Parts: sequence; structure tokens; C-alpha cells
Amino acid sequence: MAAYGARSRGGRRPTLEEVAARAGVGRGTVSRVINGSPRVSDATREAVEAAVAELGYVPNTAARALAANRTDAIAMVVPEPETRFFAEPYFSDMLRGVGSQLSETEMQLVLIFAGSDRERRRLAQYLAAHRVDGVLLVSVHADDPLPDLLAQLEIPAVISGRRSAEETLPSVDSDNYSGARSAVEHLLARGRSTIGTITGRLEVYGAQRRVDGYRGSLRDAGHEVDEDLIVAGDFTEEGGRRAMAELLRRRPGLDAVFAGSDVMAAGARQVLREAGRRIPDDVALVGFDDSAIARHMDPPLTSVRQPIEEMGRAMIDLLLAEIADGRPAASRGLDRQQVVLPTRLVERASS
Amino acid sequence: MAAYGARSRGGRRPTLEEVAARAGVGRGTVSRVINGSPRVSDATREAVEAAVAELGYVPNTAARALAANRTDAIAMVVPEPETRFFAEPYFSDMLRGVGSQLSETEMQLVLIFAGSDRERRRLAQYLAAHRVDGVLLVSVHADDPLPDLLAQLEIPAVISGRRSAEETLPSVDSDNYSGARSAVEHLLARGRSTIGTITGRLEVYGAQRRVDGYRGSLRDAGHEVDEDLIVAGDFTEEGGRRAMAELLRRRPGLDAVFAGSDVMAAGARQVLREAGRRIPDDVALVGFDDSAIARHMDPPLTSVRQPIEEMGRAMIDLLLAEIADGRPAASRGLDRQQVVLPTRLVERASS
DNA sequence: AGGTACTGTGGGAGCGCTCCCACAGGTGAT
DNA sequence: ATCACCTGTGGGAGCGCTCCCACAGTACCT
Repeated sequence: MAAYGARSRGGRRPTLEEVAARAGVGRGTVSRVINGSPRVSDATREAVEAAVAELGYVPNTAARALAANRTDAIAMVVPEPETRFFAEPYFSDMLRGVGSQLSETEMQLVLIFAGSDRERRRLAQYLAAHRVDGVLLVSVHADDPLPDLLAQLEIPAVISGRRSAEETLPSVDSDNYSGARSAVEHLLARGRSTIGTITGRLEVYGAQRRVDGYRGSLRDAGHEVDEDLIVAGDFTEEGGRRAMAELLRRRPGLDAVFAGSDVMAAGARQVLREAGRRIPDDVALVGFDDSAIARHMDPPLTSVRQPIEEMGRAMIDLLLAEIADGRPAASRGLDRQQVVLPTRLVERASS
Repeated sequence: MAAYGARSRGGRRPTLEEVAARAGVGRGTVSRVINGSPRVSDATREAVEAAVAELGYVPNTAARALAANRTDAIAMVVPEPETRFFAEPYFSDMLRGVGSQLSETEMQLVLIFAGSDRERRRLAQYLAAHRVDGVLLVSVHADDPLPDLLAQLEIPAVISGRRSAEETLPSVDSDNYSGARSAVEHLLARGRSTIGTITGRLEVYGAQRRVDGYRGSLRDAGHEVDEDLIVAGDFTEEGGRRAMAELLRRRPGLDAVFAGSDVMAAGARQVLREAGRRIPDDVALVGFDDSAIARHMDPPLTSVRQPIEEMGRAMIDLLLAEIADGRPAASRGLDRQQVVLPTRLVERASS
């Protein structure tokens, strides 16, 4: 505990001015040392650092925020109710990446849920008050007004998962197209010929791209795409069940299924089992996400791994760059603003 | 979007002073209106409110924090790595309660993980900088130095789950003793006679109290307590498996098990099944927490429900009272500072 | 010697609030 | 009429920083 500075016990905390007096220098100099400016002589720096340590000085963030007009905090906004947030491994993996990357800096992370209307109104206030220097948007729908609000307020933001082919915000996404291709090519290589797919909600750009990948790899392999083998799900387990039942009805003889998410694959597995289909003997199954449930499924699920933790880290990198680069948002070309990370197929017993 | 105030677009935000000028009043008066002081005439209040709306004024939190020496934010500190946080439904339920209660106020919630040493150091800095008005401590061990640090810094805090019988911090806990009693009494009423128990980590006070409840109800029913029927677990699924195996070794004829948590009950169930014991026919099983996994187990698990969401709400109430009550901590008697919420047995097919 | 160009430093001004004292004007008791 | 005491209001001071201008000192030219 001693390291925390016994001197800060109770009462008033030391100020910059007091540190300056103790070190025998001016306020400006202490400020420069605290902020790591190079324009300070070594001797002075040491004297100041000693005074800081002796007094247990800790900068007052409110004063700094007021004077410098920055908050040293960023928000991760999750436009989902908390329940979903915790149910989906996607979010917690992302949070882990974000947290680890951020702990390299002095920045603080504020987690904000904006599921209900009331929460949304609070968020709008919060952003209008500029209580954060930047915002991480975690899974916004294409028609969400949040990005516009952020642009209007000129708050730097990064989005996870593009909303469309021409995303205007800086974004980090995984390569959904190639990921889907690798899954389908794997099934083809295993000799499967009638491959169905259960899609995510098609308003989600990434879900679309996965279907595109499915189509592309079949076509490239010389197969004609049978539209009856494509059934829409909604990323939920229940949706996976319904879609699988529909697939079995349409094409009872199918021998493989590519599900657009692990959770939907879990739903599909139940229906396949109830229908007496063995996995992978009768029907091979591949998921997407490589979340924890893929490993724990019976049999363990082959799945396309998205590097979600790295995506979180990349988002922080983009956001910090944007904040550093003068406040303005994505106005200097979309070059390095759209990061797409590769996926990788993880083969397990289900295929 | 119009409601967000088109006037705040870009550039500078309006200040108190500008609102005052527009409303034709002084700065002090605007401040009083903003902060809901009653000492303002109705006519003036309306004029100010109109000016606020027209200019799209939003108070600058940094300036307010600096002048008033408060931050309008509280932190929820989780001394666990993020992984565990998300794995345990306990935390997310608590977060839900905290969030809902807090959304009644202007306070902001900051979620802080303090699992690693580095995270701990950052937290110490954060607290020393007084970046929050109060702290919610979510599951601290008895020997954690955090409470002392908070006391030293004179930061109001509330703890979830007492650390010992004479907890010094304001706390919110569930009635672990009675909860355990209700579980065991239920098993006795169902005609079970050889009831084992799998405990949580006994450094955790609540885990101890559950064992106390187990002992107490057996004794009150005229049974002698067989120490061989008490095996220590550690709140994990794996620990539950190990403990169950040990119980079966020691007392193969046991006909019921009370597990100190649902997760451990899940582990125990696996071992029981592998050992060919039917649930509840051969062995009745009862858990603690009534978390989501209790409902989804096969068979669904009878469990002692803790009102975790309400606990979260109660923590906020205590903390806000403490913050309002002049800054000093728990120094005016422990009367209303220790809240204990009742538990309730939820009967399902496992018993 | 004078000029130019650094580097390092001190300290004034100002960020946008809250707090509080001062004071005007009204009301009612004496 | 005088005093006491409200209510409502204005505005100075100050919170603890950062920013930036000014300037001393040194170094290196011409």
C-alpha cells in the first residue's frame, strides 16, 4: 500500500503549484514533466519527479479536462440490452481486446449500453456533453442514427463490422467473404455435394458477405447454386432450429450445412439429431465465429474463427490515431481507415 | 435527431454565461435552474429553460467537476479477470440491477476490471485521482487491500457480500444462512436422509454461511452432522466434479447433495450421471444462485434464488446515500449500512 | 562586437463551472 | 415608521490545470 502514497491520506490533495514550489521550479515546468514533454533538462526533470513522489501528487483530471478540452476516456457503446451483451461471446472477446490494448495508455474505458429508448436518450446527452474523446461502436445496424449524431458532434468513432460495402466510418471487420469460402471449400474437399446454408440476418452486411462467399465458392467449384439450399436465420439458436427444419423439409438429402454463426449451428445440430441424422456421418456441420460453444458442442464444431480480440485491439489503434490526428473525423481519405482482418478455419469433429 | 439540438453542430458549445445572457439573467441563476434549486421564481425558471433549449446547452462536466469537486460517476470494480466476469451470471445480473437503478440518476457507471497486477496499479491511480464519487466492490476477498485504500482516500464504497461477520464497509448480501437452510430442509422434507454438501471456497464468508446453514438445519432436525458429507469445492464446475467424486467415494449411499453454487451442481451432475445415479430418483440435487444454468440443466435444477438484481439496486441506494451524506464513509453507526436480502427456494425437477 | 537561433524556463490568462456573499425588494410584526 | 427577516438575484472568486508568450541564457555564426 505504501506505493499509493501515504501522504495523500485524507484532506486536500497536492496541486501542481505545490509540486512546483517543492521542486523549486515554475508551474509550466512541472506540467511539462508530467506530460512527458522533451523540452526539459534532465536535472529539472529529476527534481520534479522527486517532488511528485514525495508529495504523492496525482493530476486532477477534471482540471486537465477543462483546460485541455479532452477527457482521456473513450466509450464502448453497445446498442443491445445487457442480456444479449453477456450472452454473446463476441462482445466479451472484443472487450478483452479493447481492454488490453487500452491498458497500454492512460485512457479510460467507459462501457455504455444503449438498448432501450431511455438509455439512448441518456447516451445522446452524454455524447453532447463530450464526456469522452472517442467512441467504439460495437454492432450497429445499418439504419442506426448514432453514427450521424457522432459525426454532427465531431466525435471520433470506429465501428466494428462495416454497415455496407461503402462504409463511411473508420471500421474494423473480419473477412467474412473469405471465411465463408474456406468453410464451403472445406466441405467440398471432404466430398460433400449438397451443402445448405443458414444465414444471419441479411440486414447485417457481414451476414450477406458470408452468403456471397458460400455462393462464390460453389460457383467456382463448378456447382450451380440451388436457392432452396439457402435459408435465412437470425443469429439465434431458435432461428437456427427453424432454418434447419426448413432445410430438411426442402432437401432431405443434403449432406452438409454451413451455418452463419455457431449459435445457429447449435440450433441446427439439435434439429439434425432429432431427425436422426448423425454428425458428421450423415450431415457435416460448420459454424462461424469459433466461439466457446463451438468447442463445447457434441461433436465439437468446425468453425471459422474471427480474430475478435485482435479486432478490438485494431479498433483502439484506429480510434487513438483519429483522436491524435486533430479532432476531425474520417475526412482524409478512406485508405487506412478500413481494416479487414483474416479469418481461419478451425477443423473439428463435426465435418 | 432534431431533439439533440441542431444548434450544437460543430464548433463551440454554448456556456452557462451565454445562456444567462440570452435569458437576461445572471450566471448564478442559470446555475440554480440547471441544478434544480428551489430558490428561483417560476417566471425566471421558464426563461432560463427556454434559453437552454434554444441554444442546446449541455453543462460542461469537467468544469462542474472542477468547481464542485465531484464527478457524477461511480465505478463498479470487479477484482476478477474479464473472462470470469462474463462466465458468471452473478456479475451480469448485478450489473443489470446497478444499471437500472443508476439510470434514474445523472450518475455514470464506469466498469473497471482489476484482475491483474497491472490493472490493480492503474486502478490505484484512478482512485487516487478521485475520478469517481464512489465505488461498488463486487466480490472482494477477505484479504484484499482495496477497502483500506478506499478508506484512506475517503472514497465512499459499498461491498457486495460481507467479508466477515463484522463487516466494516457498508454492504449488501443475501441471506446465505437461511438460503442453505431452506435447501436442506426441503431435502429432508422430501424424505432424504443422507445429504452431502459441496461448499464454495471457505475464505468466502458467504460460502461459510451456507455450510453453517447446512449444519444448522440438520442439527435442528435431530440429525448428527457427518463431517465426511462435507467436501470443499471452489465454485467452479471442475471443483464440483472433484468434490462429487469424493463424496461418492466416502458415502456411496448418499441420497441428496446440496451444492454451494449452480455451477458446482452442474459439475456434480456429470459425475453422478457417469456413476449411473439417476437424478432425482437416486440422488436429489439442489444448487445455489438460481442462475440461468439451473433452468437449462437436465433435469432442471432446484436452486436457492439470490435476488442479485435487487442486490445491485440496493448497493446503489446505499452508495448514493453515502455520497450525499457528506463525503465521510461509514462512520455513523452500522445501523442501516448492512443490508441482507432474503433468498427463496425455487423447486425444479432435480429434487 | 553584433546578430540569429536555439533550449529551457516562468508565469499570466483562461477553460466553464459552483459557491457564497451582497443586496434589492417585499412582507409582516412592533 | 422602524426593524427583522424572508425570497430571489447578480456576480466575484476560485477550482487546478494547459497553453502560450516572453525572456534569460548559451551557442554558433558573421
